[in-house]
Amino acid sequence: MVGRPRSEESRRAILQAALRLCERDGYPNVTLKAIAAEAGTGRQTLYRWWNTKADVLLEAMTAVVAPGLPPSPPDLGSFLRETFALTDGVAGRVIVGLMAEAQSDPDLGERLRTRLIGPRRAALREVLERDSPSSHANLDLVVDMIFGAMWYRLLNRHASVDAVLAEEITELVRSLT
Amino acid sequence: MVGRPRSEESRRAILQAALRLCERDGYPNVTLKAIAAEAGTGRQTLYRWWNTKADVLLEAMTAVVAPGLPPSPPDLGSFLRETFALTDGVAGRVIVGLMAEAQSDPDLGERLRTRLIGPRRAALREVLERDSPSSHANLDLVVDMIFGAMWYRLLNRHASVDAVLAEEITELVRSLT
DNA sequence: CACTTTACAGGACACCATGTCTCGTTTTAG
DNA sequence: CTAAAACGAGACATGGTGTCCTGTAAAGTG
Repeated sequence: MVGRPRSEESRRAILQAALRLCERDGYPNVTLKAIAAEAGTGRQTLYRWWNTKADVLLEAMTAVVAPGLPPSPPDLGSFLRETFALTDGVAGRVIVGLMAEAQSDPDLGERLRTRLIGPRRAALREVLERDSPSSHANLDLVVDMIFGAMWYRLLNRHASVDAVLAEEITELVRSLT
Repeated sequence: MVGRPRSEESRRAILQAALRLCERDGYPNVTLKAIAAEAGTGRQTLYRWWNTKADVLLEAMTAVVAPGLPPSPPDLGSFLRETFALTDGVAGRVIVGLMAEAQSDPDLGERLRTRLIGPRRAALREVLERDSPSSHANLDLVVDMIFGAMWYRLLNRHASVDAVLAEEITELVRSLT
């Protein structure tokens, strides 16, 4: 291996600049040009390590969201409250933007599923299994309906995703067992 | 009122061309240029009556989806089967594209809610009220979870939206009452 | 029948983000 | 010292957007 090594400083500057711009202008209005300018790097440096702005934000989000998964799952209410709290602020705007962009970029959709959505689904399933082991309900369907309600509200914006929703869902799921 | 009247022929040609291109190239790859070319109209004619391609497709979809609402709601299973069947083919691709684009266009989101999503929500709520009148469950929450699961699957593409899903949801909702 | 008004098809135009390329410079390993 | 790879900076072609202009067509009004 020869040659100049990748600049860790530029990498961090780019990821932070991307998040900062998403917070200020909203995900859809962020451009790769602006990210490079904000981070003080050349545009080629961006294109060398990432392909699209979605790539950059996906990596930035993984760093933000990934540690949010505790090893031993708490009860359903706590899990939902914590997950829903993540959708508040920049993280929510970014992940909604990523999901929207994934509709025109199948590769991004694939990475979104494996890196962000899939792990959360698995975690919720674990919580449900532990919380109601005797239930004969279709767990995958329950997962779809819980996270479905969350995504539906995030995208359609007809209601908020907050602790109230977490509580209502928890009550409804209890009545299933 | 003077002057040449709006050409109904051009209007229909544009809406049909838009749907045809969505079917052939997918919603995200359709451009206003291509719609005008496919319809054989000038681009100014497009911009005179619509602002964006989302506007065109929203009008085209309204014509397709709106008559799908029967006056007297059937049972939950039938309603879900019919609704889910609509998401198959072009209509599904278009409405998913519209929802994705609405994330970067609040005005489009507003029209999407009032013209497509809202009426469907109201219809499902009616079906649920008639189907399980004695239930004390939070009906709006149940609506969110049912259509949430549908949208979640349409957008995240981890499972299909079909008659099987309709059946599973119907069974689960029955166990709530 | 003129005359006015508006829509029409077609095309030219500036604008902006994208993605590729080039330049000269900097930092590593051998 | 030399080769290799990354760096900041910026030029460039491409393609979609939205506006503007041209000449023509279709309606009403006097």
